[in-house]
Amino acid sequence: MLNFEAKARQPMITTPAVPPEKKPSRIQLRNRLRILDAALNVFSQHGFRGATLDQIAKEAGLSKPNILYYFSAKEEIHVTLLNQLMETWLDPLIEMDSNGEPLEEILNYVQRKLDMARELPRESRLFANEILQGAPRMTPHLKSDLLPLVDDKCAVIQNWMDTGKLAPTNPRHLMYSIWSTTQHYADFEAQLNIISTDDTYAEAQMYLRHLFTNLLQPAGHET
Amino acid sequence: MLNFEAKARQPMITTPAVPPEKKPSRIQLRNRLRILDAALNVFSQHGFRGATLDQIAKEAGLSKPNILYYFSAKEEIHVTLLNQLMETWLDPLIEMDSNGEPLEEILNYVQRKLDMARELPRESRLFANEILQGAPRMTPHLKSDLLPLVDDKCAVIQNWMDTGKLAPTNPRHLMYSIWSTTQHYADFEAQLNIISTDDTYAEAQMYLRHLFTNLLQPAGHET
DNA sequence: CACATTTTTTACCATTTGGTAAATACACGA
DNA sequence: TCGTGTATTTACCAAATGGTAAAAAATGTG
Repeated sequence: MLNFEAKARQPMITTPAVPPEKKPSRIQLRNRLRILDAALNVFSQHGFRGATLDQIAKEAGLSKPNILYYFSAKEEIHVTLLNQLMETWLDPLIEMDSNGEPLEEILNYVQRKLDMARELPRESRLFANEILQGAPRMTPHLKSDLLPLVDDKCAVIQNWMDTGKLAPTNPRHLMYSIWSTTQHYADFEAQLNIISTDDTYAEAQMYLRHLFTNLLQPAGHET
Repeated sequence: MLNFEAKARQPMITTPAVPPEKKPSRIQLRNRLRILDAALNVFSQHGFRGATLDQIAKEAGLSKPNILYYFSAKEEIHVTLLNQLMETWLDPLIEMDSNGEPLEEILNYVQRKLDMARELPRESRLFANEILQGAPRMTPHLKSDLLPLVDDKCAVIQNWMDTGKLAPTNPRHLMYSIWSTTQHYADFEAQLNIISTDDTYAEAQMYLRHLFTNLLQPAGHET
């Protein structure tokens, strides 16, 4: 028997009495990675309900029962992916430094979000799918992790505006527009492939920089 | 036997010899509407593969075989919805008038897109789901309808910029950012419900107006 | 009302789907 | 090389799923 994911997330802090989980073998590590990678492909394209274990199994090059040897259920694979996602998804915003130069901090945040869309489009679509479906498995995460982070960073931005370091606007909606414009390049890739011609990401980078600079540059600071 | 949808789309122009389709009865009209409405709920939340006929049937208050009396297959319901969607989806962009006042035309376009997100969130999510899944059933539509329209309107915008009526920027990415920022309020509603507080759409309207005005207002035209 | 047409229900069916049990094959340290 | 735990396969299963056939009910029309 296997299936260490659920227990691996138990709080080790207060209970050293928990039987020491054997560390996973090379095979376990490799196969779990394969499965998660295959599942990311399938879930990000079809959402949870539209994805099938057979599809994931085929993509991972394993049999279906073999997959269920590593993960107790389809849902556990999905949850594992969402957990992993949350760990990286908020990073770009966390890195925003309240002591940095305001406009630069925002523009760098945009840049990091755009980089994530380009480098992790499947993760972006996994997230989009989950939210589209009403965030049934992510609402707790969003409440506990995203909400306080957004509140915090919006306060920082508000402060920058109040002290004249940024042109005043709605910090929350500024954030929404950063999310939407950057994630759009990953989530709507199929559409962009049809209507776009050139190096989309290079152009996007310049355009978004321009867009948010014009919005946020305080009066009299035009370069 | 029923199922007039497929044939109703045949070109009537050149063949008046086609047997005159009986006009649908009140019951047919009502039940087809019920089914499409129920299907819109389900497809927009779960995507094509994640949706089930049983779910649609239940939501429509009809039995599954009864649904298949009006639509020959699950896919036909989906296709019908996508066809209907395309008819309204491009309207806001079509209405953009090359003879109008440039900035106003763009801002009105943004407004219409935002209105659509608020009034037709299910349609927005249906579209998002289809694109997320690689646009398997919409690619032809996008190529034949969206692509030429976008090319056309981008040329108009480019012209406005070239003649100094708008500040120069990338018209295509301008369009992407209009799409993403407005649709975001419908597609990511589940997320916004968690982190948003006030009247989101009223704030969004002001914010987006501000955002795109700052971007596009030609130099020396600040009011 | 009688009859033909339209609509709905009942009873199915084959396939797919998530998941299990148990037997088998494999890896690897003593 | 042996034995023990690990990994994989084979053979299933019950439920769900998309879909069909045909009977029954409802509707409209002369």
